[in-house]
Order: sequence, then C-alpha cells, then structure tokens
Amino acid sequence: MPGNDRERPDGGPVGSGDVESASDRNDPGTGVPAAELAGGRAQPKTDKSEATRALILETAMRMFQERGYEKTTMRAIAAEAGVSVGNAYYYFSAKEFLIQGFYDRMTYDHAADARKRMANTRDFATRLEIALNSWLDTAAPYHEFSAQFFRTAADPTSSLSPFSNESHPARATAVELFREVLQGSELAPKLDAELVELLPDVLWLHLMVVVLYWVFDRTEDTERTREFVRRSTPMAARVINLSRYRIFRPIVRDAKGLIQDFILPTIGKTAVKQPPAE
Amino acid sequence: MPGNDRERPDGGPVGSGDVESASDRNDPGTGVPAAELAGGRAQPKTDKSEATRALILETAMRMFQERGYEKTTMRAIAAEAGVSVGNAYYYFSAKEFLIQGFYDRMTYDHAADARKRMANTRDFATRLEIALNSWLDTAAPYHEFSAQFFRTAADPTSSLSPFSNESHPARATAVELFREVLQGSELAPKLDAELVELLPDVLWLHLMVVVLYWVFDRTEDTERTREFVRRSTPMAARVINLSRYRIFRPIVRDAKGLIQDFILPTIGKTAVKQPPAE
DNA sequence: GGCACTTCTTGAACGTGTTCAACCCCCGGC
DNA sequence: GCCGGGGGTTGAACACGTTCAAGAAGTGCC
Repeated sequence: MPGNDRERPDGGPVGSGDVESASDRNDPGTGVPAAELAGGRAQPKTDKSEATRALILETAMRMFQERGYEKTTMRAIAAEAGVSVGNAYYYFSAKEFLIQGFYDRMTYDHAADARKRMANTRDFATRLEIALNSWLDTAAPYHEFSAQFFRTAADPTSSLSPFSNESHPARATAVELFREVLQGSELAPKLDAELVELLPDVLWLHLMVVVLYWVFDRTEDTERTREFVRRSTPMAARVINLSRYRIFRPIVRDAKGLIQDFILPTIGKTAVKQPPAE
Repeated sequence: MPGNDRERPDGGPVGSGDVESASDRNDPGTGVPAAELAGGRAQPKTDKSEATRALILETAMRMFQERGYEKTTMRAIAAEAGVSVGNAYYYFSAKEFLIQGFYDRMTYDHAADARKRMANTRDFATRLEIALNSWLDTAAPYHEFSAQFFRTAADPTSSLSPFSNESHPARATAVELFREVLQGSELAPKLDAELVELLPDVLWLHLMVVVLYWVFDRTEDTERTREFVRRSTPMAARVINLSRYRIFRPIVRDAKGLIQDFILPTIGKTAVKQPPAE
C-alpha cells in the first residue's frame, strides 16, 4: 500500500540513522539478531541502560504471552520488572513498541525454521507449503493475542504495520526467505529472470494473506488456515508454472506491471524504471 | 477469514431477531435506511429515545469528520449533544459502535451512486471501474480518519470487521452491487452459472483490496489508488473473460473450489455441499 | 391520584496509557 | 573533594474510555 511516510506517535527525537552497531550481537536466550529497536528513544545507550531496556522488553513479552496484550498493563510490566512506569516509557515511547519485539523475533525464528525444514526438498509447491506451515507453527503460541497485535499492525500510521519503514528489516528477512524458497526449487531455472526477481515479494504477500486468514481463524489449532495453505500452495505453483506458456504472455505482462508499479513501491522498493510519463 | 463467532464487547442483551421493522423509514437527511443499530443496546425504542439516539449519532459523526476519531472524546460528544456521558453509553455500548453509522451510510451511498453512474454502460471492465471509483469518491471525505476506522475494523473480535456478523447487512448490500455490475454487463451471459454466482463475492474482495490500498495511500487525492483501479480493473476483466477457454479449466476449477471452501464461509455464506465428513 | 414497573438519564469513580517536572547518580575536570 | 551536567529514574498527575449505583421520567393499572 502506498504511503510510507510516517511519524512516531509523538515521542522524542528520532533515532538518527545508525541502529546500534547492528552487526552480530545475538543474545543466546532469544535468537534474535537484535537489530530491532527504533521503537523506544534514540541510540545513546551507554552501559547498563541497555540491560534495563532488555529487562523491560523481556518482562513485557513474557507477560503478553501469559495474560495477553490488553490485560497486561504498563504498570504491571513496570512493577514486575522492578522499575517505574516512567522508566518503561523512557525506553519505549508507547506500549505498542513493546510488540515490535515479537514481530522481529518471530520473523527471525520463522526464517530459520523454514530453511531447516525445506533443505531437502526441491519441489516448489512443497517448499512453499513448508515455508508457510513453518510460519503457522512459529506463530502458534501467539495466536490467542494475535488479534490485538493485528489491530495495531493494521494502523497505517503505526510503525508496526508490515508496510512501514520500521518493519523493513523484518520484511526484508521474510522476502529473502521466499527468494530462497524459489531459488532452491526446480522451478526457478525455468522462469525468466524478471519474474524470479518479482516473485519473492508476491510470495511474501501470499504469506500476508495467510496471516490475515490465520488471525481470523477460530478453529481448533487453526486447522482451517492449515488446510487453506494445503490447498492454495499447489495452485500458486501451478499458476506460476503456467506463466511460462505463450498464451499467458499478455496477462503475465500485465501482472508484472501491476506488481512493479503498485506493490513493490508500497513495500519500500523503489520502482525500477519509470518513464517520465506525460 | 474463518472465525465468525463473536460476542459484543460486553453490553446488554442482543437485539432479538427483528431489526426495528426495517421496511421503508429512511430519514431524508442522511439517506440511510436505518436498519443498522445492533451496536448499542437492544431494540426497545419506545418514542423520543430514538431521537436521543439519533442526536448522539449525528453529533458523533459530525465531530469525527471535523476532528478525527481519536481526537473526538466521548465527553465532548456528550457535551456537544447536550446529554451525559452515561447516556451516550446507554445507546452505544462502546465508542467504536458510533463508527458503524459511517460504515452503513457509506455502503448505502456508494451503492446508490454506483448504480446511477453505470446505468448506461455495458462493458464489464468499465462497470467495475465505475463501481470502484464510486467508492473512492464516496469515501473521500473520510480518508483522513480512515486509518483509525480501519484500525478498529481490523480487529477480528470487533463487530466492525468487514467479516463480522454485524457487518452482514452492509456487506450484503455491497455484494449485491457487484452482482449487478456483473449481471448488467455483456460478460455475464457468456459465463457459466456457477461462476456468475461466485464472482460478486470475489469482486467485493477486489474492493476490499482497493480499500486496503486506499487506507495506506498518502498521495494527493489518493491518486495512486485511483490509478491502481484504472489498471487493475481491465486486468480483472481479462482474467474473467479468459476463464471461459478450455485451457484454463483446471485452474478455474481450483479457484472456484478455493473460493467456495475458504472465502464464502468466511463472509457468512454457508458452504454449499459439505459431505457429512467423519 | 397513587402505586409498581420499565425505560432513560446522570455524574462521580475506576483503571488505563501517557506525560512531565523533579530528582538521583555517576563521571570528568579542576 | 567538589562541582557541573547529562543520562537514567521516579511517581504524581492528566485525559481518556468505560462502569455503575442512584435517581428522574414516563407508563400502565387500579
């Protein structure tokens, strides 16, 4: 979706550029590369304030899981973490920023899990199905409060929106995974380069649709969504496969144009070639 | 999306069945058939309490438009309407229910406007484009605070979700419009009956995508979304048109199945044939 | 008119997210 | 050793959505 400009809810100065020396530094407890942030105040993390920040985030995430998002109050988080309410706000300028932790962590775990699971498969449809199922499994523990998460993410002005700038790193990770889904399959070599370039984003969009379905799914163990995946992946594979044939040229060309002009720009990729037009 | 069971936030008894003699009774000021409700308390509207209810709703909608949703407080609405806060809550068990008015009104206005505009056109793509553009025009005044609206609507547990039971009437109106879009076109007679039955819902889904795009659109006059419509409608028409040819049989069959099994049930249409299963 | 009963109406009170002026603490410079 | 200053920390205070016990205003019945 279009608009990508956003401003933080109100809070302090925007963390200027560099994101806390985002190199390795993955704390073993979580497996997150910890390049997230951008949610709280800015970068000046001198020493143990880092610890305070982590403590608050860990506490919040644990409590969200235990009691749900709405039920967990900022006061309770602060109390449980042994700090003051104001202190929590010093690090996270709004409650919703505490969710970003989930988002990043899940994206990372999902990518890792999916890669492992599909390592020995080359069939595209199967690889895609594995990737999507992997997401469902990774996200399963959080399904209960996914609604509240989703609600926040749906706000276009929120940094949690999957289309926002702040989500860019996580989104890039996810898209990269789908690139691998495709590249590692027997299908990739048969397709033209341009399509291979475009498809990962489309597949990510497929995941977004699945997520949407999942959020609304009230069946036991989200069985309905799982069946949706089971059914929709072979179909997606077939459509992509058929796109190679000459009859479909016109449609494929249209579709490509639509994706390039209206979807990629939305998720932060600058449109490739844009003739001066008019 | 799946789960369709929902309970009102908390409020009073659910209006039992009949919706306040929903026959004619359209107040001239708005053009709404006033079959909405279901948001506030139950049906027992004896006399002038109806007036109080309308007063509160009108006031709220006006203020939402003037200042936005979040900025308009319940206290302010009550004060402006000359009633107490508690009174507002007597009629609308939560602030979000005040939005439903918008939803219903817009759906109604849109349908009326679109019908008028496409009356003299038979080309399917054009009719579809008209219908979608009509929505954009109808919704334009509310774009500014659409984000907050959308945020609420995105909550699966909210009655404002386009997939919820409470939204059923509005949704039915919209789907019906798209049925007319198709039926009034030159394309309809060429398609098999089953597809004609399915397509209106798919077209409504197309609108939902446009809405999604629109909500995130930050360009001047949502120009980007308008271009998206301009580009996507002919393509949709072409896809549908091509579906008639034999080569596409298998895909079309798959697509139909997917729609029938996973989309229709989600928006409140009971799946047609479901073998007793187990 | 008086009584029981339901429907409306009120405003204080509660719990929440968020803000802010003040304070603490530690570290470098003298 | 002390002083200055800035990052870190505090908790009272604010504004908001929502609840609730109490009462007012009808309404039907005798």
